[in-house]
Amino acid sequence: MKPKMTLKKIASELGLSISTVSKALKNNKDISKENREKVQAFAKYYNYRPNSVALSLKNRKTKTIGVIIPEIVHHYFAKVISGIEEVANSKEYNVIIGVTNESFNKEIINMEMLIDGSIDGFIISLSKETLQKKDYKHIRETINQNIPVVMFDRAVDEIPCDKIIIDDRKAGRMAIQKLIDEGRRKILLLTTKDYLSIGRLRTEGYKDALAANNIPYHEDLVVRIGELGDSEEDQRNLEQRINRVFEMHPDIDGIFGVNEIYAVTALNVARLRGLDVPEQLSVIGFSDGILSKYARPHLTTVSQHGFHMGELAAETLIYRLEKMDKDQIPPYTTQVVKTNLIIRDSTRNNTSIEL
Amino acid sequence: MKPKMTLKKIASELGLSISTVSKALKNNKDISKENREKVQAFAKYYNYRPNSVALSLKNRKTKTIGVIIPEIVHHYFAKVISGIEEVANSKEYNVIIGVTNESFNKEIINMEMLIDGSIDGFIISLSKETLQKKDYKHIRETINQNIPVVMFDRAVDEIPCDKIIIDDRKAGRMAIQKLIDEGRRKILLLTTKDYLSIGRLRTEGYKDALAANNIPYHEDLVVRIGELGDSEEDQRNLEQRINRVFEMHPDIDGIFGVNEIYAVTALNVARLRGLDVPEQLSVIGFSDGILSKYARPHLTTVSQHGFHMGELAAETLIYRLEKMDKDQIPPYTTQVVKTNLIIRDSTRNNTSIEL
DNA sequence: CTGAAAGCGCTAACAA
DNA sequence: TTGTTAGCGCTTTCAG
Repeated sequence: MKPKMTLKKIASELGLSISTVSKALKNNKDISKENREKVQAFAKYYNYRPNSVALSLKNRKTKTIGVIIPEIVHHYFAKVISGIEEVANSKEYNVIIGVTNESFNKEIINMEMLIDGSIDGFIISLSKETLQKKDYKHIRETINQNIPVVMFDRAVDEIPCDKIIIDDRKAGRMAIQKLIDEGRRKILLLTTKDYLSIGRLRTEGYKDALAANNIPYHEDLVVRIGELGDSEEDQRNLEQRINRVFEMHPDIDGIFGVNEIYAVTALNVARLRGLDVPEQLSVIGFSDGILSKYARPHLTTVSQHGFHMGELAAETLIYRLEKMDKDQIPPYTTQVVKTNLIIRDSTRNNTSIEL
Repeated sequence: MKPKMTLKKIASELGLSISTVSKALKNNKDISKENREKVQAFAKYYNYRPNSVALSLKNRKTKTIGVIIPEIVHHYFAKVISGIEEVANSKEYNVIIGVTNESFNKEIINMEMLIDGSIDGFIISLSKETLQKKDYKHIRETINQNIPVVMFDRAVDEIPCDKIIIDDRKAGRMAIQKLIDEGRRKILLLTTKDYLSIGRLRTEGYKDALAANNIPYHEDLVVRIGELGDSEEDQRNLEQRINRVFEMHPDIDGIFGVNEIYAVTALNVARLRGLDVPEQLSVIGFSDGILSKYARPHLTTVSQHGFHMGELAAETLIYRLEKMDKDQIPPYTTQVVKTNLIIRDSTRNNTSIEL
């Protein structure tokens, strides 16, 4: 077992002082060429690597980013993390992940655990519970402590900080417009409870599109679905609920689900009822997850570009961090990522529409 | 903006020495009750949190775990991370993630980036490329530097360390046995190239089961699939390949896919060919991913228990870490996680079999 | 050209 | 009961 090399050991081994060694390793011209070479060779041979903890302490920055997300077993969030990782890695940053499981308390605990100097900044998507409570003290305090926060996807207006979002309302509107363009008139919306802004905004988009096309809005055709667990039971409940809507309104000819699960479930229910998709019924989902690709027929979706959002979030945070190093404070930005419709087989025609 | 509190500031603010403050915060009886209370109140008020970097430097341990995985946008790995997170969090450890994208070089870079004192130990699932090259120098060196490594899922015999695996061979055998028990005789195996031990072992299990039931082995019925990208094209190629096997062998009555994608793809191909699943054909997949649940019919699978494997990996690593703290070195263990068959609708009967 | 010293924030042994 | 000191590993200023 090789013991860990340190400047001190190299110094004593070579009969030099620590500072000489430190400089030699940096190839500082102050040091004689001879000594530089000797030290560098020695260091290389023993595989010396400066201790990052010591560096962090000295530099008062850790070069690590804390990422707080509601869920990790979730295609979208996994994609986002991927994007963050990629950018972070390329800039020599590490990424620490904290998972909140949609819980307000876990969000706080996770953040507090990292706010002790472990990280330089946060990238966060707020938990559902936090959004419900509308309690953002912990975020505000973090920012007050001079730790920058970048919000993505689930961002809130109340907090001034960098944000990476998509235009959910517009995305919803365009999805519905697509259905209308296909001739659909009785469109079922499967959405979340309203405290989730993404659900609320996509619902707004739904209304917008109907209004723009003079199609009356029916409260009956909007199903607001609550927490959906992993259980078979929750799943079956959802199916039944959709089934009931179909019984009341057998002439539904379009479905928009604000996430993949809703859309795929509806797709399956419809087909079990003997409906031909996309002949009698078109279905559009949200998210670029894997379910859509493997569903039969393949599901047309509004893509979310999770990977790109992750990249942007990381770039934005690191940009701010590096500016702060030079005592500059860039203004906060809100970046809206374009969504687009990925046309697959659950809708009729074949063009990809830029939203 | 509140400036960060430190012992030093508290000390000078309160006219005490740093060490007095430090002890007072620990409620050390050495310090007068009066001062203890004063200090604690002050610290609480200013939300003092000891700087973790300084602590890490002092204690020569970071209480963070490095997790190196091939992919994060992958249900199984996401589950594993979840499990790791859960255990790590409960023991006050942080988790740093490094993604290799199945690349040998990225694996090395990722590990080197963390081996500089950033983490206390690794949990790793080797990249495909590493497995192909059979080059484990970096792992060996890590262990030699006294940084413990726990391998999961993709472990190799060549390296002595803690391992969390499943008995892939047995799992494969039992899946096939299930098909045979249903009366299936002509069973298609969709597996990976042999350098991936999981594919190879599951293939062995396939052969085992055939042999045990005196069913002749046909090389034709074993399809070894190479790298499968995210692209539509790769996907279509796979479909075509499966289709071709069906053309040669229209009487296939069972399919076992060593992962979810293979199985779901085969299921879809079979149904498009007009085969009734599970009447004419049974399909079993591997993995407890989300595709299986939403496939129609719902796919029977061998569950992998990713979450539990993550928990075990984290527990095992932390256990060793804490022992090492007391200068003890526990023997290496290999823990085999039981798999079980989750019977859904792509096979005939209805019992859950313990493997 | 080289090295001593201070300091990043904290703990702990020891002195007062 | 409190404070001084040394040290974790490193960088950097400044004196030699």
